[in-house]
Amino acid sequence: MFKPVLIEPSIYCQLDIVQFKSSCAACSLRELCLPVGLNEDEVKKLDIVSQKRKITRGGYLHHAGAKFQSLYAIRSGFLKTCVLEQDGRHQVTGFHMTGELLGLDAISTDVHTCDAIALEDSEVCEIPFAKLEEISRTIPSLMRHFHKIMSREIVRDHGVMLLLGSMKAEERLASFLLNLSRRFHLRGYSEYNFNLRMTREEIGSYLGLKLETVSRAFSKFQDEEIITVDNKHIQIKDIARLRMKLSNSDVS
Amino acid sequence: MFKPVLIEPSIYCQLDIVQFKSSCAACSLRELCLPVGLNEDEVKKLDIVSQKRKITRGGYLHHAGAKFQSLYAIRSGFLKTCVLEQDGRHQVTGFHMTGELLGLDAISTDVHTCDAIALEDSEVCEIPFAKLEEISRTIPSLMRHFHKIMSREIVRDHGVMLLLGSMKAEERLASFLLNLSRRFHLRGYSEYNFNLRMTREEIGSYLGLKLETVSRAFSKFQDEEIITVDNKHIQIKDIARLRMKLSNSDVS
DNA sequence: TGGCGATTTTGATTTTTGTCAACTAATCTC
DNA sequence: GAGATTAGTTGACAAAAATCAAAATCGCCA
Repeated sequence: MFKPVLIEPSIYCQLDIVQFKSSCAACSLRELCLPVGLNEDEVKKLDIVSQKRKITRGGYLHHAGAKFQSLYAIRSGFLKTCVLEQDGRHQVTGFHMTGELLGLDAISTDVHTCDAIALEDSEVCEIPFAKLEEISRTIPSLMRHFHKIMSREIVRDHGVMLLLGSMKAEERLASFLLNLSRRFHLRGYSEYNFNLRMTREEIGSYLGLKLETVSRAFSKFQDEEIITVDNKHIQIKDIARLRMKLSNSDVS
Repeated sequence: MFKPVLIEPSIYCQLDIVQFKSSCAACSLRELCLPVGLNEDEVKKLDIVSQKRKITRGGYLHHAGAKFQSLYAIRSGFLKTCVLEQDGRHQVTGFHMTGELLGLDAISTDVHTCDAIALEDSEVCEIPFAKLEEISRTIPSLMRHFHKIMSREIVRDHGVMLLLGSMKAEERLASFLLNLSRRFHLRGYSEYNFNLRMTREEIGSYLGLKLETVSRAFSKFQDEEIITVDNKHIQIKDIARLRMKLSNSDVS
């Protein structure tokens, strides 16, 4: 049912998970939040402070403005994060899946700066941040690992800024689909067939486009026989040409 | 000449500098990179590992792709960071001034992911990252402080994503000018009169606009008597209306 | 299972921004 | 300091995306 799969740490999006265990009985950091290179004792230290939490579809993992206590490692499911401005402006800042770490933005001011909402029933490990900092003092590799995760989020955000600042609608959608494809593949799912968990509006919000523009771009790709779209189900028929959508446009 | 000024730590962009010292003889972390709440001994530990470095206008602090060794705390001057894609796409990801910390993106892969280029003659403190991690293990407040700085960069990036994803050209420029104004003010300079260090093209790159669009937006603001533009010199004549440019537009 | 609200698609039109071009102003170099 | 180069402004036009509108489809829940 759930196939174990080896994951390249270097390109894995958040926590460097080396291997998913097939036994899913208990929520332990060993299974899901296991940073590379910790020994049994070290894992136990982390394990003991973390707590499992379930969020049903549509539910909030945390609200913007809420007091920050914990980071959340996604054990299963799919979530979005949204920033909100006082003027009603809002935007999806990310879609997050198994193995990724949420809440990093809140460290800055001890207040969450975004909503985190489950797009399907999800499960997370709640990691009290104060404890994590404390433990990481005694485990240099854990501290190093945590710094890399934060840095990776910064790099990811710069990539999104590049997308929003310099790509056309079709390029943005191509980039989005390729990113999802890669991330599903890393988790042992098909890179060519997957179901979107979010609406066209949410995709649009993330990509800085209106939902109609997203819909039209999907239709265009389908007409060009690059993908098949059946509502939320996507099949990538020609990943090479999807990649070309990105590189093709000559940018000054 | 150089007026000391009290800075609110909570809104200060990068390092929580409490006070600029008026003596600028030596580059020490005590003066410029002093995190809040460290005692003399603690500051010394950091001080000893940092090194001063000057970059002349147009020079590189680091190149994308270069091996990561150190973070850089800006002591004086003004720099930009640019991400580059293999397809030639590139974008300014930030403008950085005194007290801010550069290089956080490179922790992730031990390679710099962006160019950092001086827009005026600048001086930085080079802080070897391995040393910083080592020292921060023994000084919890330093570690905590460093985590807040990284987190703040993530929050800043989310703000830019919101700007790029949901604002019109004039709103973007208004947001940009208000941001610069606030940051100059925090450093003891006028919030209403300042010189831009970057070209229209660089502003456009950062805001996801073409230089002509930036130029037109400047002219529009000037016509509306919100600002005065004299090439690189900006005077904000009506900051309230500049703020309205942001909040005015009703967003769904 | 049937109906209703939410989501998606598609078309027509408008708005916004980009592109190209010409000109002016500033800055750099020798 | 003169000429060359770079930067900035403005206009006319084209392209991209947003907006408005209508119809089709999906999925939730009673």
